[in-house]
Amino acid sequence: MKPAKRNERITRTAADWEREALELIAEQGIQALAVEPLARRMGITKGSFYWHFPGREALLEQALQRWEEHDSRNLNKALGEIDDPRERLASFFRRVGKEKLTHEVYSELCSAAGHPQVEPVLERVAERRMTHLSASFEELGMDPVKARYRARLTYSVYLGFLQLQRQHQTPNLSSEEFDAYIEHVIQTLIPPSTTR
Amino acid sequence: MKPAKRNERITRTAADWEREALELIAEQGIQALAVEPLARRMGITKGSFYWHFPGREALLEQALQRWEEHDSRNLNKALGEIDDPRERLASFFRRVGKEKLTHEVYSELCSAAGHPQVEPVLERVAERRMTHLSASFEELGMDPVKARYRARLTYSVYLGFLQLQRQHQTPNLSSEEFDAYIEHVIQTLIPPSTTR
DNA sequence: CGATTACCATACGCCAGAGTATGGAAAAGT
DNA sequence: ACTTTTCCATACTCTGGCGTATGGTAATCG
Repeated sequence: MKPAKRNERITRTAADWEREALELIAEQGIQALAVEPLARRMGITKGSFYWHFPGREALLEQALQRWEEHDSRNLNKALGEIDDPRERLASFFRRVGKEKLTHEVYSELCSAAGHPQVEPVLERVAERRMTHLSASFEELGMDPVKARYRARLTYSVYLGFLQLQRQHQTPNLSSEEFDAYIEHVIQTLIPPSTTR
Repeated sequence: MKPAKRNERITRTAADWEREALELIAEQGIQALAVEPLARRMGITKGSFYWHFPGREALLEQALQRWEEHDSRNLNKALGEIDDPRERLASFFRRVGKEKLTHEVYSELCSAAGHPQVEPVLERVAERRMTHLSASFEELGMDPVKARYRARLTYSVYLGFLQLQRQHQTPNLSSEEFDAYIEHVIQTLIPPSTTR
């Protein structure tokens, strides 16, 4: 009986490092992503790290790529699941509470705009999401230009919400006041059935 | 003729350090605010700095306080100048292009939410501004609760705009497309004369 | 005019994290 | 069984910024 798979190794893979890196980013931001602290946190030494990665930059690069792909899949899934564009837009806001880690990472990445490795990721992600929003608004009968504006506006609201959240100036995510606020946002940004 | 004022000293004051600190923050963010680099930038050594300040923390504290006071005055001035609440709200967005340095500092501070010294400043500033917005919406006939929600929403848009700006995903501030977008934002967020 | 004060330069010690070098142990190949 | 790989620990060096200590110089005071 030869175990084709390697026996239970208590050994870390590059992917492990990337995942832990993302968790650390979610918790403490990107400037806290340092090799030695991360290693300590994993109960290991940096000797391991430099075997898997050439350096800190590479880790960040890989972690960001991993995150972006994950986020991209999430978006497409959400796109396919809901047919009614109005409902799809509404879900855009309601989902903020879900996908905790992904949103936290994104929030921290936003704080690091200007970082050369983060910048392009942020641009692509925002572009994808806004295109998604824009398409939904068009489905609701808006002309393309207006839909594009409204998408940018809507996405700004989302970004601003993340910011207020970081400042602890947002009502508790599972309170009724939060729900009331979300309702207000939806009614303000999403046009009623009569497209006028 | 004894010059009552001290002769032209080429000497720096604490205020000079604070101003330079704010400029550096505006350009490179708060994590770039380090004593030695700042001194180099001022063509001087840190020997001077530690004469005026006990340490880096104190400089940041003073600089933040200076900025907050300046911002507070700005707000009240804008509040007093315009009578029509609708026009006042509209100016809120149009002013983003003006007061360059102040906005850039704020933008960077937002990136540093979570920093113990920055956090309380951000909270106070946001609170002040949102109260301001809320009052304007009430003047337009909204009930207090709705006005408060709309104020938060409006402020989120502002914050999101700053974020998109940092990501270079906003149309050029002095282009016609920018004006068109601002117009869209205003029309979406500011209710028409009939308050319904 | 000598002494004091205000302001700054120079030269230190300290610490944290990046990256390197090397050795060691367990697993896998042969 | 013995050699190679794989993975990690340990022990360096190096860099950059913080804070301190001390001394110097020009202005101002008495």
